[in-house]
Amino acid sequence: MTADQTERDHWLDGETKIADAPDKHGDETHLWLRLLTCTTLIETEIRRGLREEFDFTLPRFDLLAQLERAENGMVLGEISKRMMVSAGNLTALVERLVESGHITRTTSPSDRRVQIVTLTPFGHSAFGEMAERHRAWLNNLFSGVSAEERDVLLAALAKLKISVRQGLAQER
Amino acid sequence: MTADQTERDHWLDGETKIADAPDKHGDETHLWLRLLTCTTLIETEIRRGLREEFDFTLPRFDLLAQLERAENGMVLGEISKRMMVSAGNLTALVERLVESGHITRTTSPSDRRVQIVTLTPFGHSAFGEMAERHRAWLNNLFSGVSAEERDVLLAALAKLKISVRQGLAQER
DNA sequence: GGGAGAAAGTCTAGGCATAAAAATATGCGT
DNA sequence: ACGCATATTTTTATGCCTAGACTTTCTCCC
Repeated sequence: MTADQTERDHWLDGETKIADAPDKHGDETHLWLRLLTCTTLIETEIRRGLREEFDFTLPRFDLLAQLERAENGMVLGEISKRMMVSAGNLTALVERLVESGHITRTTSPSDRRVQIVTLTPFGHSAFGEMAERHRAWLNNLFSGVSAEERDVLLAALAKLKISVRQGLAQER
Repeated sequence: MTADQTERDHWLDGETKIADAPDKHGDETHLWLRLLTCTTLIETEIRRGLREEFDFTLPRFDLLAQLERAENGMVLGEISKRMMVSAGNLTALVERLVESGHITRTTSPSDRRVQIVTLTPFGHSAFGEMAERHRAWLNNLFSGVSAEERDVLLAALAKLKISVRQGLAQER
């Protein structure tokens, strides 16, 4: 039992880095590490689920999620912006998804620099199944947080996001 | 000006994925994407700073941060747990840090399976410089969030972390 | 039209990350 | 002492990711 637990419980907390530090009021580092820990724990679990249940990766899933919401396909550059990854990264990712039959890629007739990527019917249905499980996983992971607390979190993160974007913008 | 802005502002929001979706009360997916967006924005900025100012990577920095807090070095497995990365990953990471002179690695005399990694004086001072800038970057990115809001966030994330760990534990 | 420059994407080199299997070392029960 | 399970790390096979250089294509201005 204990041996089984260590399998998935084997990670200590990333926060342990500074957990012993004095809990200073307004310590950004502490807050950042806690944020990072939460995100990493959730993300790792989702990656694991996708891999074990669907033999799929998170970047692939994210790309399908983008296309799912675009009626007539998407341009590569647009995908890059929305997924927050470099364009160079997408070349291989798209290539593999084309090979596996989830998407198609065509050169735009009006501008031959542009590559248009669209979901195939197979890709659409595959995404549907995965998205359903994805929601269930999140539901489970968030089940210990009440709806009110979620709203608090959502609002607090909204403020943080604005703050971060301002910080990034100012830097120039 | 606009051209300059797009350089660092070029990312749309990852959240845009579902931003148009009905703002259902208690939508875990929405909350998750917002969490992920905040983390990604901050993490990307930190990676950029480390690379541009110190020609360093975040995993390297994180590893030094672990060692900084361990008086007599750390065992590889312990580092793996604390950094939440696989052991196989560390082999190359440690190798490069040894080459660059930031750390040393020795085999434990009492158990020759075990590798003990310690910070060199150079590694210690290098980390100090980077950590100072690291704090400054976070300070900037969080500057739009008041101390009270930070406390709210810290507490909400604490609850989330517990929820996530429970969800992971139950799953068996 | 023709060329400068911008835009879209690809290519290359390098680093980070995992899982799964293998190598090495320890240690315990008998 | 022997053998087998266990613990620690490395190796191997893949995939993700970035930056920076490069190619192709388009646009705009002359």
